[in-house]
Amino acid sequence: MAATSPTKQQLLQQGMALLLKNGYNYLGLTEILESTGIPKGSFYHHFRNKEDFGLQAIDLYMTGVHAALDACLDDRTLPPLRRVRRFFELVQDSYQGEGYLGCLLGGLGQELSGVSDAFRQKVEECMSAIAGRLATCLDEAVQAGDLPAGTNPQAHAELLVNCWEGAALRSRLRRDPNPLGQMLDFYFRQASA
Amino acid sequence: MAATSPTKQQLLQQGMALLLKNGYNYLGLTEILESTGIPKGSFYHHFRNKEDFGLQAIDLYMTGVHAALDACLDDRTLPPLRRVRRFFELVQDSYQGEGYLGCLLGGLGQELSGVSDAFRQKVEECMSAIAGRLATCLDEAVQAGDLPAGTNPQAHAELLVNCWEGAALRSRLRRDPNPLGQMLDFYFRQASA
DNA sequence: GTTCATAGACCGACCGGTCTACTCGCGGCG
DNA sequence: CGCCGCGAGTAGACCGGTCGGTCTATGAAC
Repeated sequence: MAATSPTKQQLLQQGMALLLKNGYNYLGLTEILESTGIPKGSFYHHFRNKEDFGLQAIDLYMTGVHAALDACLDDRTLPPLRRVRRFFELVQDSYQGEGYLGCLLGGLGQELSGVSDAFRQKVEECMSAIAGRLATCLDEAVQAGDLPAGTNPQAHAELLVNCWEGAALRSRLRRDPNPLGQMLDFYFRQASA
Repeated sequence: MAATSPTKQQLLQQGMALLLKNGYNYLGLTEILESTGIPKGSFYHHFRNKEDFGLQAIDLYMTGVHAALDACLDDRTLPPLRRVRRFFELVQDSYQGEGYLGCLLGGLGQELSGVSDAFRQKVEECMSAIAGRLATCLDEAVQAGDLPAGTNPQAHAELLVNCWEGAALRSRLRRDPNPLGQMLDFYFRQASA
């Protein structure tokens, strides 16, 4: 996993961005190659095929997500519920930087889950992992009394992730962040009541 | 609009199902043609090109959605808030019949909104139309006192649609209806409180 | 010299789209 | 009534271009 060659890293970095904008099937290898100036031989030296490449691009995407989770959920200066919200707000900021193209997991999940079990399972695992980490923080929020006593943290975490993906899609369609903010407002107003 | 030829209708019907499963770019004309037994000449007689076909498949999808909206939102035997929920439950049933492949709007919206403005606008308009119809029903719910007095019906309707799309994606990934049901449970429990 | 990586020509398959030929049903008309 | 003309629709061969993927040759590092 560690110490990847710079060529491979560059392919994945660029590929991640192109996959987000163009989707998987629309994106051709030639576009990746031309935009990086890397020849085809190098590509197939580092990746078994296009699918392998796509799956590894998701891995790279997830390292960023986990970094954001680390930054927020471990921040002891904030109450647990605020940490969760802060994570989503951080992600929202990153969406802005990309022109509101939404979430790579949602994009590839929608496009490919009917056609490729590998991608379907991968995306599901990633979303499940995110929800899992949020759930432990929501559990702390229940302990702290910031969420009602009977709350199921795991279920709420899944709910948050799922609704977030929907809001991200709408924000992609409108090229506008409002759906994201309104979804967060609704959940955190209701949850704390 | 009325009295479409049966050939065209068959192409759209089959195309709608194939688009839901395979996505737009993965789906080739040949697959549509072979699965219907209709030759290419007929296809290009009825449609300008593949994009035109896809957009008209969305139109067909929307006639079904509007029919479900008609059936639920005009049902005076139910209180307005229950009508809205019933609509989503009806849609959920139809997802089950297709093997939980989710919503065509969400699928095509995610896949194509970075690449085709025509599809992006089309999907956005469709979602907006659905939310609009739900909003008037939610407004009745406010009037009836089933939603808090200060509630913004339009905002809630958009929220519902967006979160629904997210839950539909997750249900597609998991091939399982739970995300849909849990999302509805959360909204309607919170909203009525 | 061996290994990892770069380099890009090359391949068959398939893509969306065009083109021509043919069939069929119907209205007009002597 | 028979015949014709014509447009709508059917049929599929064919096209250039691009796709993902392979192959061989070369370059750089140790």
